Amino acid sequence: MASNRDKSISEQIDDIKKQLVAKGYKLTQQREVTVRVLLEHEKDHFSAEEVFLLVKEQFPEIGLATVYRTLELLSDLQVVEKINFGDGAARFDLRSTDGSHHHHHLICTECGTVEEIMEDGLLRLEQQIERQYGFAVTDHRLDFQGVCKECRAKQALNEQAAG
Amino acid sequence: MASNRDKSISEQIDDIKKQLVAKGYKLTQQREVTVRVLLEHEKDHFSAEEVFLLVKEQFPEIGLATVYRTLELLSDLQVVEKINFGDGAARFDLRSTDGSHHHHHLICTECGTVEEIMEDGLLRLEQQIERQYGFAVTDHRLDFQGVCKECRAKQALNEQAAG
DNA sequence: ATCCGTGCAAAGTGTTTGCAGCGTT
DNA sequence: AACGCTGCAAACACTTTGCACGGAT
Repeated sequence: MASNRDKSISEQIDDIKKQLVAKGYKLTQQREVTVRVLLEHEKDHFSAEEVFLLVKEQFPEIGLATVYRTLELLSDLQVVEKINFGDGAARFDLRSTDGSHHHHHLICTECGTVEEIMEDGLLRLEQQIERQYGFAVTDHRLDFQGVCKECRAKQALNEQAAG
Repeated sequence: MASNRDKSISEQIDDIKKQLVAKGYKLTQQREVTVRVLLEHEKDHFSAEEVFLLVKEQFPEIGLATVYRTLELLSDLQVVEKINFGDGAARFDLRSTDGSHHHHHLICTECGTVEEIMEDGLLRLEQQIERQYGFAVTDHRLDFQGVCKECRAKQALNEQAAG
């Protein structure tokens, strides 16, 4: 069960290039830098604007539209996942090529941080859904809202001070 | 374990009115019609625009902004849940008052239909997250993407015809 | 008389698109 | 020469906001 995390960034870019070329697309400078930024920030969930700003540091002439187009292209190719946390802007997440990505999110309603947690066994539930509803599950998304450790600590302190 | 589904629409409106009044808000005509539309279409996931059009049938003078404001208000009061399926517009879903809402979604990537399925035991997982990450879960959201029964049937037919 | 809530239109935000120019084949 | 890709700006779609008016307390 080899994961992407084992590969170097340039190896991963190579992989993605192959996917692009296989479908008749080119890995232009702009696209490469965009992919690189995503690879270098695997743990974040950047908006298009955020990706744009980082790409601009390495490639100042790039336009926002190109970043949008690249992200959409990568989305279509299932290289990145487009997620919407409901904060007004779509966010983009690298997907591992082996399809085992499926991380879940802990979204803190106090400070807004989004933490990723690893996959667990939702497989049984997916199989049940397939049996029960005839629905062939290809992907899922599980987000938890709540209050993170740090904010809980702050809250506890405040209550102490107030009480 | 009494659910909202047992109550008549006017009873439910009454409940919501109480919640509004308790927080210093009024249940105006506009708000009532909006709530009524949501109650009458419990199973759908309407966008603000869709709600607006339906409300307009019963209350033609209403403005789109009022519907937005009402939906936001109801969201704040946790009467409705604002969901984003990533299709560009937020969608709104009644929440049951007993807090047992938590339905999940089956989103078909072929035809786009969204089906709701009932709650199941994610409680154990939530408890594990609390232990493991110190994250106090207050809510969650679980969406499955895949192909629904109907589209699978169509696909099967097409393959038969082609093969 | 006050104040919340409303309708309308304007502004705002994130995203997409039309188009002319560029680079690579 | 053809064609995909890009940058720019304009267009777009959804949502929020400013403001003056209206209705209820």
